[in-house]
Amino acid sequence: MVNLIDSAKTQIEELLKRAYEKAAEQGVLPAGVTLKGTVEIPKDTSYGDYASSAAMAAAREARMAPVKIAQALLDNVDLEGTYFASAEVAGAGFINFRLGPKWYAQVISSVEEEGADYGRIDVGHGERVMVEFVSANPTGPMTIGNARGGVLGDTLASVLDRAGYSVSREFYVNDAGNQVDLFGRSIEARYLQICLGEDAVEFPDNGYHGDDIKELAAQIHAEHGDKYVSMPEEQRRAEFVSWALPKNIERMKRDLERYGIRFDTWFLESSLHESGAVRDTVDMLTKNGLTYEKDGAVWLKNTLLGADKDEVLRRSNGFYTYYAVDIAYHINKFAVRGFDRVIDVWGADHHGHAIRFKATCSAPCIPIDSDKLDFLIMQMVRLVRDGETVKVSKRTGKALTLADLLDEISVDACRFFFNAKPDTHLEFDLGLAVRQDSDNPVYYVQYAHARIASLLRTLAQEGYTVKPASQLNLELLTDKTELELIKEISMLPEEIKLAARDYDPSRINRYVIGLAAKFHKFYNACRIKGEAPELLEARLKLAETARAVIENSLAIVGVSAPDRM
RNA sequence: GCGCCAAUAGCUCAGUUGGAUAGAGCAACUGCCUUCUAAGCAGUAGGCCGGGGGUUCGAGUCCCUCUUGGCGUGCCA
Repeated sequence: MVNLIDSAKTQIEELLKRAYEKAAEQGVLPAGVTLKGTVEIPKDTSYGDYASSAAMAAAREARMAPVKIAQALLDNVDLEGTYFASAEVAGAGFINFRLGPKWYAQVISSVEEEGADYGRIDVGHGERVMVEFVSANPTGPMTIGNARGGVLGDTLASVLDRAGYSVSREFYVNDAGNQVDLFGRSIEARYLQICLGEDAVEFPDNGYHGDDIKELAAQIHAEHGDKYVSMPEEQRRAEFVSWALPKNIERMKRDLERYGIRFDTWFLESSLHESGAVRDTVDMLTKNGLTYEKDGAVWLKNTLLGADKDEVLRRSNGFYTYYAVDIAYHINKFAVRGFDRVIDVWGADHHGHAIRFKATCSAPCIPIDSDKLDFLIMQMVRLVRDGETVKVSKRTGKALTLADLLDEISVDACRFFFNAKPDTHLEFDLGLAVRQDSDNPVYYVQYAHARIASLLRTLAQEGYTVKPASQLNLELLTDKTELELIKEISMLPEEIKLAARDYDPSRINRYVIGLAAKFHKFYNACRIKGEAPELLEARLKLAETARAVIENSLAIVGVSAPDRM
């Protein structure tokens, strides 16, 4: 639970605060100025390990040149007993601090103490968070379109878990409504085509053209023959749906499991209809004067709540719209099940809905704190093959399924690849994907892990095992690459903090690539085998520490950490 | 029309919530394995950060505007 980055930063802030007070007492600096400015990690390490901009930020208020303020502060800073070995004034008034051996040794010790929990922090304080993601229509198999949301949602949930939230993963199953009705009609049409011939039955407008529908129909026919031809169509469709839907849901579960994703809850939309929650929600909105009737439909006065348009809640045919159901569903998440925070992971094609829906949730009569409802909107994945965009549509049946994708690419590569920054478009080159071997950065990271594992095996044969930090002289680790590696190791808790704050799990990808790079540099610069025992053991410890943190980080992304490659 | 997201090296993308000389990977070129995994490392080359204004000690980052691209604006979900 130790964030050594935060510790170092607050230490600097306190050091400077005390220094300012001392300087003010001496009359070197004007009294009564509160230090602002930030402590940062400079990009260029020649500027030290941490830099404070406090002197520049105080320049205006103190009516002094930044460099002079910085110098006055530095003159009064006492580094005795701190993490820092030295400090200096540089540039326009930065105060740069350099870490000392004590800090580096402590990083290694804390990884050892915390083990698999290293990186775990507590910014969440056990707050109950639901991450709802994928939630693909069960009318067909999961597609590549779901691949990105699956990884982002799952990884975000992992990040939040490590940030101290109590996380629940949820899949919302649209097992009611229009799409399902259409699903039933599509199977029915394919079934009747088998029984009566292709031309005897017209395929419904907007029906699902995929082969999976044909397969379902063929299965029904194989098992039951023409039995359903004479059945009333309403009953026939109902039977087809209640047979096929669970089948599809099981298939999605299998595909997701293979993808390394397991949900805590599969929430059925139909349960909201059966319990009367949807009807009650619309009635409640009506009682509160938020609805009106037009053309036989019930509308929500969403413009009144700040949205750009009103929404239909109940269609003129008596069916509730997804919008009404969504309100009931989110009331269920917050008020019924008591989640403190809800994050919906949606594709960019739903961002308009997200904005309007948030406006709806701000209605006083709806028991939802709309500030606690967040959306992770991810931009679309553009599929490219031979330099051309591939059109994907479930309806027309041209979709490439998740299962197909995983047949071609390893789960590791797939998960790593799709864990990209949510708000940028992702280009997925199918041709490239097939031959994504060593080009994929995931292998760069895994290679580092395997390399260390191999190193540990080799040295174990010579009788060297990894000792506890307390028995080692870690201050022997003074090479630049060693110190850089340790600094990178220390960053994991900070990365988790930022990834959780920004809902950006892709930070972990970038972090672990950086960590692997720092290890490879160290490995090339410093030998371990054959060195004097004391140095050898310190370096071995460092390598093992790096390995553990790589493993930790990859676990967040759901990627394996192989011992051999 | 209005709304959301984006635009950074030839390509794919970073840029730590405004900091010092804008960074990686791929592709190109040059080196490094009789010693711990070369799926690696070191180096060279590659940039009006889409254009134009503004805010301040300081802008790739914040504000305005324009251009380009993606998505949305259904009694579909």
